[in-house]
Amino acid sequence: MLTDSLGYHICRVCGDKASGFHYGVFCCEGCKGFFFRSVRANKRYQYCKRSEQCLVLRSSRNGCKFCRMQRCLEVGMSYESVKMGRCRKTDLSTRKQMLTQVADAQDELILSVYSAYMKATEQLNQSNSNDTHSVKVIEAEAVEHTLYNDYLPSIVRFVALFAREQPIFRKLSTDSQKILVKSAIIEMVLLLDAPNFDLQDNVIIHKRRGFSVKTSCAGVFGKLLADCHMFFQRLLSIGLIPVELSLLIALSIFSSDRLSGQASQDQLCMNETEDCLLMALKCQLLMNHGRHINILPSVIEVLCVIRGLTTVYYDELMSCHVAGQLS
Amino acid sequence: MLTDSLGYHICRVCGDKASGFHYGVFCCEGCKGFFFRSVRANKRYQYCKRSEQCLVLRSSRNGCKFCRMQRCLEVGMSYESVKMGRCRKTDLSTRKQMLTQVADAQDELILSVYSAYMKATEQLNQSNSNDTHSVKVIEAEAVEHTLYNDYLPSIVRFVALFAREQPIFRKLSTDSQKILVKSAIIEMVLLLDAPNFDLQDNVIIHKRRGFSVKTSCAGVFGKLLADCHMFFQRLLSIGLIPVELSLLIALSIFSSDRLSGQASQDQLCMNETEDCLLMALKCQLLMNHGRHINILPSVIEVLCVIRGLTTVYYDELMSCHVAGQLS
DNA sequence: CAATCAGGTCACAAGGTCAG
DNA sequence: CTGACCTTGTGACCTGATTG
Ligand SMILES: [Zn+2]
Ligand SMILES: [Zn+2]
Ligand SMILES: [Zn+2]
Ligand SMILES: [Zn+2]
Repeated sequence: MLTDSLGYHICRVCGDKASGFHYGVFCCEGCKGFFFRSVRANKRYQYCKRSEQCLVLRSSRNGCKFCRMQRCLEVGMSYESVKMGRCRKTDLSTRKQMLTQVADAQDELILSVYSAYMKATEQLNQSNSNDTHSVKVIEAEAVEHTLYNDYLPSIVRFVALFAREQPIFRKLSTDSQKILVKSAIIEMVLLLDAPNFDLQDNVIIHKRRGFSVKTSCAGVFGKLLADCHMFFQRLLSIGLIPVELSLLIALSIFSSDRLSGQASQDQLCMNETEDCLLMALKCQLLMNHGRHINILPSVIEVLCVIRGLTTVYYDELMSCHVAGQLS
Repeated sequence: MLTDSLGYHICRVCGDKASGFHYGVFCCEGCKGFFFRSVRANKRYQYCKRSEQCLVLRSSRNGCKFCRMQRCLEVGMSYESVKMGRCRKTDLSTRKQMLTQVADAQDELILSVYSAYMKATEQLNQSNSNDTHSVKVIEAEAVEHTLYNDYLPSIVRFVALFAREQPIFRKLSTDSQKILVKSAIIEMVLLLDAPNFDLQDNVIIHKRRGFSVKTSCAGVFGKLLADCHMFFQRLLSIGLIPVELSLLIALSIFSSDRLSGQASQDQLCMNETEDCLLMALKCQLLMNHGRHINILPSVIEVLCVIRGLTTVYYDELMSCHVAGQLS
């Protein structure tokens, strides 16, 4: 059943509390009304200011009619599916108020994380496309140069930009901030570039940047990527959508256990943030992957795997990486 | 509910009649439009001539965009926190006209009282800082000298300056004016210096002027301050903001019952002023302390307590005080 | 019956309008 | 630029039809 942690149905369109099964999906009164009005008036919402990428959440659902309608159709609302059978509610007597304050705060968090992800991704794509024209370099030395002077710094910039967009991150001490950014480099490579790395005949190719790494001779990085090939397949098979990936990235960066030497205030702060992020991710996964209810464990497993890989390769990678390049 | 005495919602930003719940707070059409335009145009109001302290009232709200925007944000207006559709429970059927004339007059009164308070406070702080360097005097006689020749006269100057700034006060007979100023001395000590008096080991210390008074031997004043320690705590716990304190001070000074022997014209005039001040204070308390609706009774109680203390100590204090120092 | 949902209702808010 | 007024929705409740 598509229920949130409190046991209530949530709207597949916006994540608000669902009032029942309307036009073929569980949704809230708002989305029900919106869909009904749109269909009846035969509305065509043609324009979206943000390239049809708006997140549709309780607090943002009225921001873009186009994306709201798109989302309605995506999750399967249809005027014809009205005749489909009714749905019995399992739970009926307990009619508690859902904590809208919590919901609002969660919306805010998701929106903030997602917009930071979009911003940082845009910047990253620019540096990707800048390098697209460069010839493929196979020689070990040139590859190392590309890796340590182009590729990894661009990842670090991504992490730094993404993190700094989160108010909670800016509240941490400078030391804590640096630790979190540096520690997340490997995990970002794995999460961000899973679709871009390809393995062919023991050579790992980055499709968009046009560099290749021989698994046998490219040092730490070659070993790491060789290890990860299976991981990439698994991650991609989950089929996370951008919002979910952005939350996963945030969870990976904002890790309280990396601040064990820092102020306990920072640790507590991160701990709380982790909790909120996990709740938000859970809620999003429920909304977006109703059919496969067991998706959260897979995502948690992904987190564990990349943490493990970081533990194994971090020190070795850092010793190669010029520390001064960290901004 | 944030309603004024007539049962209407008031604008949390400027105190005008609120037209509804906009961008997360009850506010008027003007503030709604102002906030909307500011956010949409991404305006940054950088400069305020009056050190960012402007009172934002119906009649003054267009005087300083910076402070109006600041106030909007202070009371929690947010472009993201829009909540559409019908409200869950609210019912306000009684809809009458609010008397804008009354509102205008009230604004004028508040602005006048507040600016007089700021002016008089500034003068008082100067005399405070002049004395800060002086050594602490513990001997009873020297304390008495400080009290009666420095401290109380500065309070009298405060009251006189504050009162003379009010047009209504200048219309009173000279006798009435003198009575009001003299009668308010004790109340001013209590209202103005509540944050400055500290009790330690039966010694009362004035933090900013640097004199101390032994509760056991400093005559009337010592007894008075010893009595007031609890009162100070209570007053401070209410957390009045400067505008509110200025209105409370005005209410304390402009008391019609002190003019019982004077011209009935003066009495009527003060009576009306008291009414207006009380309405204005009530309105301000509603605007500024929405969460604690029971704040007005506490403030009224404060007024009663200081009147009571004046009754008890006034004659005794006056017999010590050299009458000639009254200007 | 009670439970459920399509469709209606209408108080209410966002954002536009335009004289002042 | 301001704000009273207006237009265009929005969504918490209602209503009545349908189902077991
Ligand atoms: Zn919804
Ligand atoms: Zn959109
Ligand atoms: Zn206002
Ligand atoms: Zn100002």
